[in-house]
Amino acid sequence: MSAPDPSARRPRSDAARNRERLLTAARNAFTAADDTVPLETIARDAGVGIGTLYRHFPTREALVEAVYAAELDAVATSAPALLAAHPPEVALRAWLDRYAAFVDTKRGMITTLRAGWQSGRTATPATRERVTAAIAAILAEGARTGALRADVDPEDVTAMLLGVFLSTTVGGDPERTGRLLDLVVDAVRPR
Amino acid sequence: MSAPDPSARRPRSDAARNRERLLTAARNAFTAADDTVPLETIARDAGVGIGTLYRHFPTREALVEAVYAAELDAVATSAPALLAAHPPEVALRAWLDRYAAFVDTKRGMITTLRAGWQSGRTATPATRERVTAAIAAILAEGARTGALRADVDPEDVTAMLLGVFLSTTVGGDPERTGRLLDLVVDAVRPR
DNA sequence: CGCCAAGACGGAGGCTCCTCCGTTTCACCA
DNA sequence: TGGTGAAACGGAGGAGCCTCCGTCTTGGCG
Repeated sequence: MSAPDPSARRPRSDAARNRERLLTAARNAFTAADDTVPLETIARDAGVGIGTLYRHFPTREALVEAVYAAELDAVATSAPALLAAHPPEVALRAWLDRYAAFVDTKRGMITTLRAGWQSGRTATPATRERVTAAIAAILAEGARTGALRADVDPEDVTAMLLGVFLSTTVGGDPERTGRLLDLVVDAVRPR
Repeated sequence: MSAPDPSARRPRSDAARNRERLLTAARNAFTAADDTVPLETIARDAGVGIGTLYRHFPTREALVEAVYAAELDAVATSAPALLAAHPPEVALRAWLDRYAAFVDTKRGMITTLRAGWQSGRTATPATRERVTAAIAAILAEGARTGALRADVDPEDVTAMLLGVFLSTTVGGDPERTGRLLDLVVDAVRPR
């Protein structure tokens, strides 16, 4: 899964340092203001050139994703615990709520991620794979117990979630988000 | 619905003419190439200044929407005919396919429309309202006959569709689109 | 027919994005 | 320890977006 490639060259120390600086500066910038801060500002705050920023993070989305990777990872890996504590269909809904809550606290992030997907320029990044893996785990358990359909592709669920969050986080209607997540669960329950 | 405001001033002739020119130029540009053509190019082709383009169509999405309004309207208004010919749940699926087919032929457009709908920045409501109205009609008939759930907000379905198209038109996987539309139908059928 | 105000025109300018490439630095090896 | 080339650095520059405002056109009225 995260097996380190032994043949990979260790990154140069200055590269690693600058990468950290950029992440820190970006985190501050995104926290303080919107995520619309000019990238050049972030680069300057980090004490590097704009070219360096772009080499480390080819797109704005890549930077945003890296900034929130740790947090999002925590959400994704919470699935097993939920599965252990609840039946699959309940765990699914709980996990969706948890995911929604995370997304809700990162509105700025969503604005940017949206832009990335629209242009389709960055094909499904690492983050999305983590999310899909979490969903896959829940679906598999649900299929085993018969609580969830066995014929649903986890990627398809991820795609639906994308739409749910993209449609709702802007208007900011929590009720609608809840209803849509209910619909998603309904769609993956056997009939 | 489309009641013309009688107090509205008739637009100046040059304004009307330029608006038409812009639409024509935009249609040509979008047909020939992607919808990423610079707006300045469209303005030049239309023989007007960039300022004029922006006055008529404040955002790129507004322009794209105007270009395809007629076609999309035809899709939206096809719902009653489908309802007359099929039971509601079949009509819904058929209409979704029709909608998907339209979207598929306008990939360039979708890239931009997504941006507009999602960002909610312009709230370009006209098109979306038409779509929602079509869905509402189908849902209402389905609720009457009991073939579809009565407790689903048409807006919610629109939101899900948005996600479906958003996630699939980029990758370009027709199979997935079909599966997702199936899921949407499943979600709105009574259990 | 000539005047005039409402409103349309258009393009320069400020801003950000992202690329490109000459220069500089690091890490490994002899 | 010194040499070397792979890799990183940085910022100038080209391109598109959108705004702003001075100029020009239109069409109604006297």
